Amino acid sequence: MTPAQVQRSVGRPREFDEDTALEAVMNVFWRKGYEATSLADLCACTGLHKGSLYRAFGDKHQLFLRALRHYAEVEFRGVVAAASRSDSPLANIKAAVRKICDDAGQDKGCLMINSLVELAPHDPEVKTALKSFGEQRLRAMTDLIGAARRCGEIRAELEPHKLARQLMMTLAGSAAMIKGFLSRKEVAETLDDLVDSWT
Amino acid sequence: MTPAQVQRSVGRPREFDEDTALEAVMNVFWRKGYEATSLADLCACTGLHKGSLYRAFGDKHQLFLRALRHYAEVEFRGVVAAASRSDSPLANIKAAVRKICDDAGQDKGCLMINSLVELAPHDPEVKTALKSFGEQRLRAMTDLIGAARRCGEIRAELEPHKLARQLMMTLAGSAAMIKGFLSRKEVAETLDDLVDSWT
DNA sequence: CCAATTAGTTACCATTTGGTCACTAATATA
DNA sequence: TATATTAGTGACCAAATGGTAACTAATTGG
Repeated sequence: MTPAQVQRSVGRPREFDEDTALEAVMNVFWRKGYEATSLADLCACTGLHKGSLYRAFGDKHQLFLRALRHYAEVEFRGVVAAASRSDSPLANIKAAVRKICDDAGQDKGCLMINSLVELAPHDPEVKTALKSFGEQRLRAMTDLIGAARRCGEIRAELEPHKLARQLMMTLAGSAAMIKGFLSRKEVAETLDDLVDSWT
Repeated sequence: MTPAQVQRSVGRPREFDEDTALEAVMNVFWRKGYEATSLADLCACTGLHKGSLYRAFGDKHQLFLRALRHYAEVEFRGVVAAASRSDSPLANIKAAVRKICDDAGQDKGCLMINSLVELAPHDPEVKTALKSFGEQRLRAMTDLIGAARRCGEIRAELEPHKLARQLMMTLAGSAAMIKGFLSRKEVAETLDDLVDSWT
């Protein structure tokens, strides 16, 4: 909660930590979606007044984009970390999938998928951001799968870029289904089945 | 556009067709989502006044539920029809998948998945409805896959209920991804790959 | 033809929405 | 210490929100 920003050389200093506020905002957008979240909600979760929010982040839409980028960064770092612990690429793939599944909570899903569904068709900025996050993840998955295939953990006749797309689509489906149709256990089983079918 | 309802025995007759209005409403909810759709939008797309909408369907939420049920019915009938044309269960599965994919348009996705993501965690009625629609589809898929397996079109060691869940999750992913991350062609390819991997 | 009933229309309503602005408070530099 | 600069506060705003009610217009059954 201590302001961790660089101190602006002049003027009154911030009384809140920008990252802490962003994290709070991100969680509300994650749980409620963009339209269903009001400025009042954002003030409540950060403890800030409208004026402060606007001064620090701009309007609701800009604030949402910052929260979305923050989510994508944190999430990606977490998954990469989870996928870097083993010497076996396949084990790393499974760890990444499990991490992504865990991040979705009981019914929170994934902020990127939530936003893709709610906003992408009508919001070019959100769509562009999500495309770039998605491509980053698709590349990382393809690399990981390629490595697993090279060391014989995945059948040689399977094409990494196809498997990566398959996995991404199934993960997107997980994020949707966990919001009310399947339990986390069922989702996790299905994801395991998919990866196991590659060996 | 001609009123097709049963004539109420007494009172002034409807000047609009309930199903036509419902179809229009459904399309707006489908494209814009629940929160982003205003009563003004619903009046505009139906040509009706608020009062008439309230009298005929109740409030926004009840109207949405009617539209959602209407969507589920129409969509299911369409898919079942598409999956009943061939003698080969596998061909029927592929036809069903193609139909579902086509229904999603360029970036409209699926109203059920849209609603699952936007509303299910906070709206028990929507969640319950979607669960029942989903289970209906899961049963149908399992049956279809079981039939294909019995006649040797799908490998015997694969379990129909697992494949059905796999397919459902991938279809959910399709509906999300098509909203801005993947093209319909990429989605269709990925779905084909999945089903082909079962033979 | 009259009463009951249902539908369409309009004006209206309180609340909430995202957003702004004038004012005060705190800090760094000169 | 004065000034410039930035931050926090609370009042304020127009517009849009979902929803209602009073009134008029068609119908059917008695």
